[in-house]
Amino acid sequence: MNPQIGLKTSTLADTAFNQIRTAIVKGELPPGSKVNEPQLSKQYGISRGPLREAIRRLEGCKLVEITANVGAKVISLNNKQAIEIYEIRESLEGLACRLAAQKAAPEDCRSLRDLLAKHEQQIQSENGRLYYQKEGDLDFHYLIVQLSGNSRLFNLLCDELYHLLRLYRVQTSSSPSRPVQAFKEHHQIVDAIESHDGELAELLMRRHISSAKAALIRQLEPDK
Amino acid sequence: MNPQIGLKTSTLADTAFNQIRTAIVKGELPPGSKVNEPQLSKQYGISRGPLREAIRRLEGCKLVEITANVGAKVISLNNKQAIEIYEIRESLEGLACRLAAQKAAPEDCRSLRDLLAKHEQQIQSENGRLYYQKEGDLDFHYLIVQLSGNSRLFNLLCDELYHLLRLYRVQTSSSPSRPVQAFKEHHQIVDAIESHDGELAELLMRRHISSAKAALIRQLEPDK
DNA sequence: TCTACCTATATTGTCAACAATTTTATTGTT
DNA sequence: AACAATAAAATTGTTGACAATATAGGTAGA
Repeated sequence: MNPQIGLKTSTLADTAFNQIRTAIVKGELPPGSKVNEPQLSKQYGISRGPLREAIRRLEGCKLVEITANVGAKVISLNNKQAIEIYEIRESLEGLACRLAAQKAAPEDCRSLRDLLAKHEQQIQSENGRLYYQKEGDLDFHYLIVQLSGNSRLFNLLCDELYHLLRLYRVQTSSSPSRPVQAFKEHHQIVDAIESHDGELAELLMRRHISSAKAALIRQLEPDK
Repeated sequence: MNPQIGLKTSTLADTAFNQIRTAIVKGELPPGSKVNEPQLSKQYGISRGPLREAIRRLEGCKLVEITANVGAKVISLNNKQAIEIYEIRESLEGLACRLAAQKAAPEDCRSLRDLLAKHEQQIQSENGRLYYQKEGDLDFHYLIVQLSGNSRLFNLLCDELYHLLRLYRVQTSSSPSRPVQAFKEHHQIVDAIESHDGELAELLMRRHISSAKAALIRQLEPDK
C-alpha cells in the first residue's frame, strides 16, 4: 500500500554506473583499458542499452574517454594531468575552508575535533598510520567541504576530483607520504576554522595541499 | 582512399547532445521544463537510444536532473545556487589568472591587449556596449583560462560553469550591470599578468568576480 | 464539491535484433 | 619473411518493440 518510503527504486543504468565507477577507482578496470560493452553487459547481467547510458555518465565524470565507433577507455592520468588536478584542488579546497570558517557552528568544530582525535588514536599504531595514509586524510577534507555549505562545491570535489585522485593513487600505487606533518597541519586548519578566520583557514589549506602537490612532484620520475 | 582527415565522423548521440545543450543555454528549453523523450526523438529525427545517451551526458554537465521513472528536467538555478557558482568561479578564475601570469609569453599578452582594444572600440557605441555586456566579458575570461595552460581547468570553466551562467542569465534575463568598471578591471588584470605578478593577478581577478557576485546579490529579490 | 479509487493514456526503462564500423585473421604476392 | 589486400570476426551505433512505471482523466460514493 505504501510506496516503500526511503527505498528509492533505482534504474539499471544507475547501478551499473556506480558499480563501474567503483571498479575503475579500485583499479579493477585498469587505467587505459578498454571498456568492452558485450563483456560488461554479460558480467552485470544487463543489456547494452542501460550499460551505454552508464558509460556516458562516466564520460561526464571524466572517468572514461569515448571515441566514436571505437568505444570507451578508462582514463589514464599522466603526471601533468595529476598536477592540474592538484592545482584545482588547492584552489577549491581553499575556498571550502574559507567558507567553512565563516559559517562553522560550535557543533561543526566539535565534529572536526572528534575526527582529529580519532586520527590521533589511529596514528599511534603502525596499522592506524597506514589507514591514515590511505583514507583518513581524505575524510578530513571531505568533512570540511561538507561544512562549507556549498553543495556544488561538494559535488565537484567529492563526486569528481576525489575519485580521480584515488584513481591516480591506484595507478601509481603511491600513498600520501607525510602523514604526521599532514596531521599537524590539519590541527592548524581546525584552529583557524574555530576562530572563524576565513582568510587564514584558506591560506593554510592551500599550503597544505600545495605541500602534497610538491611531494608528488618530487617523487615523479621524468615523464613524457 | 584517405579516411577523410579532419572530417571526424560524429555519432547521433553526440550531435543530439550539442543541439540540446545549445537549446537549453539559449532558453529554448526553459529551465524547469520537462525533457520529453518521444518529442525530442521525433524533433531531431533519431530514436530514443542515442537520445537517452545524450541526456545522460547532459546530466553529467549538470544541465538536467534525472529522476528514475519520471525523466529529465532542465535545471533551474535558484539564487543560492547561482551564488555558489560565483563562489567557485571566483576561486577557479583566480587560479587561472595566477597561472596565466606565471607563464604568459609576450604574444599571449599581445592577444590580451588586442582583445581589450577591440572591446574599447565596441564600448564606444551603445551597440558595442550592449555587445560587451553580453559576450565581451566572457571572451576575456575565456582567453585567460586558455592562457593558464591547465586544460582541466579550461574544461571545468568553459565547458561547464560558463554554460550554467549563461543559463542563469537567460533565466533571470539579467546582464552584467557594470561594463565600464569591468573594462577598467580587465586592464588592471592584464597589467598584472604582463608583469608576471601571479599573486596580484589572482587577487584582482577574485575581486573582479566578487564584485560581479555582489552586484548580482544586490539585484536579487528575496528568494525562498 | 471533494475525495478515493479505478481506468486509460503517456512516458520511461529494458531488451534483442540489425546496420555500420573497426579490429583481427588470412591469404596471396613480392 | 614482409607487406598489401582481402575476408572474417568482433564491437559499436541505431532502431523498434515490449514491459514497467507514472500521469491524467473519469466515475462512484460521501
